[in-house]
Amino acid sequence: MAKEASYKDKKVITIGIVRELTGLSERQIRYYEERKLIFPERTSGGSRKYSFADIELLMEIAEKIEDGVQTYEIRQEMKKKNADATKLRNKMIQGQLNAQFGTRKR
Amino acid sequence: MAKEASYKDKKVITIGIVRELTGLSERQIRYYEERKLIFPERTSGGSRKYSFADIELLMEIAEKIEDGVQTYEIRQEMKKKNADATKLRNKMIQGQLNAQFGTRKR
DNA sequence: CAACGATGTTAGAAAACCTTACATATAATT
DNA sequence: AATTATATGTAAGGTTTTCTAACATCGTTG
Repeated sequence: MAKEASYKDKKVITIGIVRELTGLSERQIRYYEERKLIFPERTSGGSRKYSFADIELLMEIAEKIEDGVQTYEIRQEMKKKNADATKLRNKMIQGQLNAQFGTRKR
Repeated sequence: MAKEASYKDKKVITIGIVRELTGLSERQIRYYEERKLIFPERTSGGSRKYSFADIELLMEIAEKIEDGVQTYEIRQEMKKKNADATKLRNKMIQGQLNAQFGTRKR
């Protein structure tokens, strides 16, 4: 069930590096977390750890912000996208089950 | 010529995370650098930055060390492997050129 | 104008990292 | 056997990086 965390998804990058890679300020990066757009992990000492995927997401966020989109709206878009992906995934799983065991009506 | 640095090769991971991921001590990680087995980059402030490839290499190194191989020998193996790869690469480039422009004797 | 959104800046503290040096226990060399 | 080299731990002191919290600014929206 749990997917192998690939390089892209492993949270191993500190905020300073993220700053360099994205060109965003640390203030901005932390603020987008506060607005629930990104979810870094933490070291035992409390330092934030990001993945490459987070970095890509941050760059998308930055673009939207530049286009005048507010963090709240971005959050809504993300929620929707997640919900859609979940729905699709469930539908596919259901399809798998039906293929294996046949459809049962009602 | 320069290859696009993929996630695997980008030097973005600090030594503390490398310690966690490899199980090696920072002392060991720095020592293997001193013995020219790994080559982290540095932040402007001087902190080491490693790639996922470095981490995999470190784990291979750790295995060999456990098997009693010395860093010096590991270094020699690496040199040889690099030399071989370079030779092969050059041979392939030569092949490409011959295919395009024909072989010229002497 | 008041409230909110987004970002900068500052301050002080804690965590992470750096180098250098000394200690130790094996292992290799002479 | 004595010496040298390898591999690692640990300590000290210093610098860099990160953290949170607070206050400031400036633009937008109600």
